[in-house]
Amino acid sequence: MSSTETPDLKKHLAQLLAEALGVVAPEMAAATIELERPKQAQHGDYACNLAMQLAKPLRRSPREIAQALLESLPASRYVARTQIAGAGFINFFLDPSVKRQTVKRILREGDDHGRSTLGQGRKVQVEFVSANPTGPLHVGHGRGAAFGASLANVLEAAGYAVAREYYVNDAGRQMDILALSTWLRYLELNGIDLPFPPNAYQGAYVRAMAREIHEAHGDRYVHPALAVLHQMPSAEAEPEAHLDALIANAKRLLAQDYWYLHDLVLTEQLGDCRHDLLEFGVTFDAWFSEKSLADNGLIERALGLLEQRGHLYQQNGALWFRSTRFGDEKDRVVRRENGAYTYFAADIAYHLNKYERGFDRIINVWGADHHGYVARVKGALDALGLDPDRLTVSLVQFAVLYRGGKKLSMSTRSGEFVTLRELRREVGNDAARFFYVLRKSDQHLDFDLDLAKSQSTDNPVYYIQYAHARICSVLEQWGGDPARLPEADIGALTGAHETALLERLQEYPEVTENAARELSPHLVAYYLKDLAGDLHSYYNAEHFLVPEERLRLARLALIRATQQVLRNGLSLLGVSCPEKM
RNA sequence: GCGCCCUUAGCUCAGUUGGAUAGAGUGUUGGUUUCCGAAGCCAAAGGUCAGUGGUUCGAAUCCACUAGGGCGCGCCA
Repeated sequence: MSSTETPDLKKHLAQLLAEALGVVAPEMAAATIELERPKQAQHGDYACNLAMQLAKPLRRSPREIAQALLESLPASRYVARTQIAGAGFINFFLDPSVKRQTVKRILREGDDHGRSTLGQGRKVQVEFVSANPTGPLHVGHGRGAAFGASLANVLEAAGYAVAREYYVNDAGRQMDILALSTWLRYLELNGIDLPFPPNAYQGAYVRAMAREIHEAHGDRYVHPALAVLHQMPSAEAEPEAHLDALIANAKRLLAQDYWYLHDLVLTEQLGDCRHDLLEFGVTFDAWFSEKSLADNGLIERALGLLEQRGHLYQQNGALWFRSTRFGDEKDRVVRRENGAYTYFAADIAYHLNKYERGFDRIINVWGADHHGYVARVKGALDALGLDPDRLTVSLVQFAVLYRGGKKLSMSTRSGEFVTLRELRREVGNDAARFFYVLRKSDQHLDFDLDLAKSQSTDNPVYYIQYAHARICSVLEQWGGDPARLPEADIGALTGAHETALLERLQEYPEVTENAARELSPHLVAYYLKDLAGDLHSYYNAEHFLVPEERLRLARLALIRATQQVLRNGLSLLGVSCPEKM
């Protein structure tokens, strides 16, 4: 092992303990040895609770066992000293040189620092956003986008082969409603006097699409009001039936032209959505069409498999999946009385397809309102003979916007929603990306617009970016060649702030691994806040550009390493790191 | 009514596999700049981890119940 190379210290210490255990209590060799980082510095760099775990089976006191273990512990050049503390903890204090090696390691690994082999190249698919292309993305979708994108980055850094996918709901009633809404606005532009249903899409973007069609095609798609309203259920008494009748009339009157309009509004909205996400730094490897499932016979095939296995039955003219057999609350319809497949049927086919594409792991990022749906999808996988545990559904709670301390209310249909684009324009992409992942995904998010756009100490994004910019500024004033820094003699870094910063830097690979393991990118965000705090404290306590060259280079190497970790972490979250602010 | 999620400092929230004296930001109060970016730093104050019981060497963390909040429960998507 070369002098600049430090082993995985957790594994190293666990190995030492395992050897000691073999001497002290060979019969307990199977015990799992856990090492943790104590919260307090006085408890050392790593602590082990092995002695307390063994107390009961060995019928000896924990401290006595700890003493025996330490007496049999092999010597290691990485361990400065050990102690027994509290109820029987074994605390390890590392040799200071170990911590200093992290600087060299970070500088050597550069942008790759923090990557791990946890995933071992396994294929994982992350499906996220998947919003209906029936209008602009709103701030709720934004959270799914920011979370999913950061999660995918974190998994990739942890050594998974990640595929990012967007499921496009391009079939079904919502698309029909959008096509109808656009057509009705188009008819208005042509002077046809019709009431616009309150449960159709109200947004200005619908009028905009109607205007485009009007300009391009004049009155080509005009039909008289009487024909459009032919045999209409009351809009007041039966609003949904009214809408469905309008759709049926549109399809009948427009014939092939209906599908032209349908595809036009779909393409328009999907393109808008894709562009919006691209500007937000969120990209996908695949856009999977729901419609393609039906077109390629995948739904029939999936249902055929369920049928073969005896999990389907007919009742009241509909086809049912016996999901209660697989832990669901009730059986679910997969093909309606009118012969149409349900959304659920498409989703069974979609998930079968995901499994057949060979992903070792599948992660769905869904809005929390879909949580009732998890059991039936897993049930369907089970019924198909697939392992439901390969699928993880990550539920993302809603985001509520606050401006001036006041909650903003939103509703998609009425058109009173704040779009993701508006949010990005107001607070900027960086603040939006960061604020979205600053909460655990299963927590409600209060998104404070005033805070997100404030360029002040209150704003954690600026706090972190400021730390990065400060480092850039110092390095620029130094004016030396950064390539020299990995060779710096960092033995001079012995101050309290330096030790704290070194320990923080050492944590980073564990943070990214944890974030991947727990599917929790917010851990990275919190880590970066802490790291930036350590840097600011150090900055205010010490001067970096000191006359003595050895100390100066050591300190510059340390902040250069800090800069690198800030950059790597922010990059996982899709946040930029400006050199000047 | 049933199911899932949540409840931690005045406010917004972290808290890893159960681990030692429960942390951060904000707000409040006080201090800090002849010196690399004060968008910063230092300090003080602030807690029945919703409640009760259990599991054990040890519980904010696991289990049960209670209270409060959110979401879901359609031949919608």
